[in-house]
Amino acid sequence: MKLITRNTDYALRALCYIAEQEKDSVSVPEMVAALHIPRPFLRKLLQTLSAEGILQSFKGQGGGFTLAKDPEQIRLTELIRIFQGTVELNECIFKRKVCPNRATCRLKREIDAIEKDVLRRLSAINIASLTAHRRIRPKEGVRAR
Amino acid sequence: MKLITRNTDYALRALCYIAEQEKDSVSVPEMVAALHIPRPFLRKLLQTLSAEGILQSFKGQGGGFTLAKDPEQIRLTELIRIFQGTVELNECIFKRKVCPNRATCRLKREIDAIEKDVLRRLSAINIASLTAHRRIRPKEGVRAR
DNA sequence: ACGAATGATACTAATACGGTATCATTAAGT
DNA sequence: ACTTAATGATACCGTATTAGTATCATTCGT
Repeated sequence: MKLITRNTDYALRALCYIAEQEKDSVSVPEMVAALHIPRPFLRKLLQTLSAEGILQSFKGQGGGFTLAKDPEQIRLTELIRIFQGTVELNECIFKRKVCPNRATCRLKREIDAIEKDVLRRLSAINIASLTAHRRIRPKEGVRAR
Repeated sequence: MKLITRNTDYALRALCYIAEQEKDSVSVPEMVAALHIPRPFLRKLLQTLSAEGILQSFKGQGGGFTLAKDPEQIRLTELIRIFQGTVELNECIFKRKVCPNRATCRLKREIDAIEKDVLRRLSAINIASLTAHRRIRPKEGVRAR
C-alpha cells in the first residue's frame, strides 16, 4: 500500500530542483543528469505538469521549464490528484445507493475522518516547504535571457 | 488511491456478519445471501482468514465459520496486512542507500509521521468496534450443536 | 452411501503502474 | 533559410496487483 507513487515522487523532485535553480528555465537533459530519472519518463511527467498549469514550458533551443506558480501554491495533494487520481482512502462499494450494512457505514465514518486528517496534513506540504531557500521568480510573462 | 481494497472490505463485512450472528457457525451460502459477495471470491477470502487463524472452520454438512479470536483482537490493520501487505505509505525510492536529495528526505520524515498517525487510528478499528452488540463466544474448543 | 459443506490450487480478466518510442512543432543560433 | 536542440502529443509495451472464476479433493452429518 503506497500513499505516493513514483510519478508523484519524481514530480516532487523535479519541481524542487527547478525551484532551487536560480535560472529562468531548466531543461530536461539537465534534470536527467541531476535527478537520475529515466529521460522519457521525466519528459512525460513534465508535460503533464505543464498541461496542468503547474509548469510553464519554453520550446526550442535553450528551452525548458519553470514554475508557473509560487512554490507555496504547489501542494503535494495537487500532485497526488494529478498522478494518482482523487484522494479517496475510502470508496464505498455501494456508491450512491443506501449502504445496507451498519458496520460498514460505521467504518466509512471512521475512514472518512482519517482521510480528512491525512489530507489536511498532506496539503500543508508544498514545494516551498520542501526547499530550503526561496527563489525570486520573474514577473508574469516576462523572461529575461 | 485507496487505503482499503475490496478484499479487505469484504473480509470486514463477513467478519462483522459472523460476529453478529448468535450461532455456532455461519456458512458460505448464508453469507452470500446476506452480503451479496460473489461466492467463489468469498470462499477464497474466508479460507485465507482461516489459514491466518482469524476464523475457525468446520467442514462437512452443517459446517461453516466462526471467529477464532475475540472481536476486539481482530484489527483492521491485521486485515490490511493480510490482503494488502505491509502498511507503508512511504517507501523511499532509494532503499538502504543514502538519500541524495534533501527535499525528498524532508518529505520522507513528514510522510512517516502521517503514516504513524494513520496506523494508530486504523489499529483502533476492530470487529468489536464495528458491531453494535457483543457476542458470547463458546468456550475454547467446545462447540455445542 | 450421499449430499453439503470447506480445503487447496490453478487459472483468467481488468486495471494501474512504470517505462519506452516516435513523430510533430517550435525557436535559437548560424 | 538551415540546422539543431529543445518541448508537444500520442501510442505502445511489460509487469504487478486486484478482482474474480473454476475444479477437484476432503471432511462430516444424515
